[in-house]
Parts: sequence; C-alpha cells; structure tokens
Amino acid sequence: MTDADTRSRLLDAAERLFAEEGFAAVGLRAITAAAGANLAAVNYHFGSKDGLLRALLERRVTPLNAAQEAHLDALEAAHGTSPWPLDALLRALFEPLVTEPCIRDAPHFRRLLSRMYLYRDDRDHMEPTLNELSGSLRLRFVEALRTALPHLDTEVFFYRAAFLSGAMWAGMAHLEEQAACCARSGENWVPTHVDSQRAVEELIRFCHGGLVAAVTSIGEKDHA
Amino acid sequence: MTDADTRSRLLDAAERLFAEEGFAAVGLRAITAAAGANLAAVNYHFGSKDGLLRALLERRVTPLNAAQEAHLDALEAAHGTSPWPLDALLRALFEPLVTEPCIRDAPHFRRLLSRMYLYRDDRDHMEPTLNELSGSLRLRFVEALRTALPHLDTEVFFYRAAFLSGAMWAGMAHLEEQAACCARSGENWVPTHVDSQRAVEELIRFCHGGLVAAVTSIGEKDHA
DNA sequence: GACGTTTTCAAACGATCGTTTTAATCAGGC
DNA sequence: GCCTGATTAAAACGATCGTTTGAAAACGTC
Repeated sequence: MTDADTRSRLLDAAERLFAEEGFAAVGLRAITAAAGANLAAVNYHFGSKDGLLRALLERRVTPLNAAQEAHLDALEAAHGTSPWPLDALLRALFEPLVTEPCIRDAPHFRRLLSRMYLYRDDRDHMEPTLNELSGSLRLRFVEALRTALPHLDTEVFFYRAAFLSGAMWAGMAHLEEQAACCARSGENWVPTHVDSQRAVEELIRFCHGGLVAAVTSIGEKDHA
Repeated sequence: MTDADTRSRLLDAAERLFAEEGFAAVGLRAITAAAGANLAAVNYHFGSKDGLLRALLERRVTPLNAAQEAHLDALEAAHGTSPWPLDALLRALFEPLVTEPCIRDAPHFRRLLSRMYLYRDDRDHMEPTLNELSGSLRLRFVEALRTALPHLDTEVFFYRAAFLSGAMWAGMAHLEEQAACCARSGENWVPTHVDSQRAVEELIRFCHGGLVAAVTSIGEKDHA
C-alpha cells in the first residue's frame, strides 16, 4: 500500500490534497512530500501539474463511466424505448459512485469530482476534459430522465434536473464532511458514521419525491 | 458605478474573481487590475488577502442573515412552538438569497458563498468565520425543519437535510452556470435565461417533495 | 562486469505570490 | 498660503510557484 510505485503514490496524494484544498491551493512540493517522492517526479511521470490532474481523473472516471453505462444498457435492454422506472434510473446514476471498486473506497475522489463538476473553472481546461470523459454519458442520463418524466414541461424539467444534481453531490461527496463539520460544532444529532449504501437509498427516495412532485401553479404561494 | 470608491471596486472585483476561479487561484494583482486600483490598495484597505475575503463576505452575509432571521421571526410569531408550514420555512431559507437588495443582483456572490459552504477548506479560517457569521442561524433553521418533519427519524432527517442543502445551492448558485454550460455544449433544451423567483418556487416544490417522501423500508429495491 | 534504459535526486531557473516600504498625491481646516 | 491626515503610487522584499536541467542511482539484459 505505502510502498506502491511512485506514480500511484503521487496520484493518491494529489487526489487527497486536491479534494481537501483545491487544485490551485496545493503546490507540487506539498504533493511530492506527501507521496514521499522527489519534486521533479510529477513532471517526469505526468509532464505537468495539469497532466497529473488529468491522469488522476481518468484513473477513476473511466471505470466509473463504464459501470454507469452498463446500468443504462441493462435498463435499455429491459425497457427499450418506453419510459424507464425512475428509481432504477436514479440508482444507475448514484450507485456506481459508491459500489464500483475503483471509487467506492475513495471518498476524496468523489469530493474532488464534485468540485470539478460544480466549479469546473477551477482549471481552465476542465470543461473540455470533463465533456470528453463523460459528456455523452451525461446526455444519455438526461434523455432517459426526460423520458421518465414526460409530464414535466421543459423548463420545470431543467430546474429539477439541476436540483437533482445538487442533491446528488451533497449525498455522494459532501455527506461525510458535513457530518464531521456538525460534530465539530458540538451538534450531537448527526450520525457518527454515514453508510454509503444507505445514502444511495435515501438519495433515491429524496430525488424521486422531488422529481414527481406536482408542478407549481403560477402565482401560488403560502407565505407565512 | 465604475467610479465608486476604491474599497467598493476592490470588493466587487474580488467577489467576481473569487467566485469564478476560487480564492487561491486569484492573485492580488489580478484583483487590483480588474478594480483599476494599485496593488498595495488591498493591504491598505483590508490588511491582507484574507481580510479582503472576510470583508467581502460580511458585506452581504450580514444583511442576508438579517432577512432570513426576519422570516423566521415572523414564522415564530405566527406559529409559536407548533410545527411551521414546510413551504414557508423553505421560502424563508431560499427567498432572501434572490430578493434581498444586498444580494439579489449579485449572482457571483451566491456562487462564492456556495463555494465557502461546500468546500470551506478553501481557506483555513473559513469554518470559524462562517460559524461566527451564521452558525446560530443555521442551527435555528435545522431545528425548525426538524420540528416541521417530526415523523422522520434522526438519521433519515440528517440525510434529507443534507440533500436539501445540495439542491439549494444548485438552485441558488449553480443554475445560471449550468444553463450556460449546457448551451456551450450545444444542448438546445435548456432555458436561455433563468428567473430567480421562478427558481425559488421550483426549488420549494422539489425540496418539499423530497422531504415528505415516504421513508425507505430496509432492503427494498426495484433494481432494473 | 559493462551496457542502455528508466527512475530518482539536488539544484537552480524565471515568474509570480502576498506583503512592506517609501514617497507622492489628494483632501479639507486653519 | 501651510499643515495634517487619508489615500494612491512605484518599487522592492523574501518566499513560493511550476518547470527544467544534468548528474547520480537503480534496474534488467547481454
């Protein structure tokens, strides 16, 4: 584990530090020191700091995408062009994030991934990279979700899809830190440990409820 | 507008740049150049780069908190210790983010605020600062929400509150960037402009649906 | 053991970082 | 006019940034 080759140790250390502090805030010297490697090792193995980030993302995103695609293929084989069950579709989206071997024990990576998706400006070339890595898969999910919610008009669907994505990252990437932060503040009502599989089940329930809620009729409010 | 005093121009420029690129990624030289000020102006007016961030947050967070507190006070006056209507509580949480004059036309600030809450490690001293600025208010919201959802057991409530927070930032801070990003990718199904008030209404509906959904019974799945 | 290749190492590169210093400029009161 | 305080300006500080260099060390092959 600790005596893996330098390449892997660099990827592991960078992943953790990038997730915790952000890409720009972490220096190559901190990464190489944490990995027990020489400063020049990053440029030797990855060409540049950007290359390190890129390699780090590809290492886990590629198998993650494959797992999600497999879920979607199974749904397509089972249901064809008719609308797919909403819960199964949500599970296809969420579950690989905590069950795929390449990522299930890498909470730091989920946190980093959420950073990249929510604030892709963290690095200039992040948007092209993410689109290249998983752009078509994202589109496939959006279309399947659209088909599963045919009664929503386009605008409402856009809003709810965005909320879904926010809730997803909250559940798949921010949950542990959230609990730890509350505990740090002395709040004793938060669970001491979050179970990833449980989080998936709860997230499916929550998003299902939000997605199928009745649409808001214009002008309606229940102020105070 | 453009000839406001140096202090305000610095705050405006830093707010935009911090939100777009992140705190660590933006240099003082970029900020002062964007503000049309001298490099030393930041240290003169705010003492340090951290002081600039702190001042920038306080400028809008303080009135925002006051508005949210006012909403809560009104709910408390109307309903006392009995559970408050869920939609009204959600509105008290969301609406000030897009209606308060200090913040309603500052989408950059909402984006920056979401950065600070989701990844407070962006700056070492961010967590104490945020707790100091709005820690008690957050607790008040959590307790009111807990009272409004008495049928949920503690663990389920924790998960759903976390999802709520994720969906909230997605709707209040990431929506415009999300639409712009989709448009950049050539997707033509996204609205060309997002209406903030509409986003609040949709967000209330979504979160309401998710929060009141039936709890997941253990072992239940509808795989594929 | 000598070989070519791969990897590690210490040192330095120029650039940029946040901050400080010192002087110049501006404001209003007398 | 001059004086006092507040603000701006230019220049430099030491530190750290990502990157490059060239030699040393480690490696498998003949």
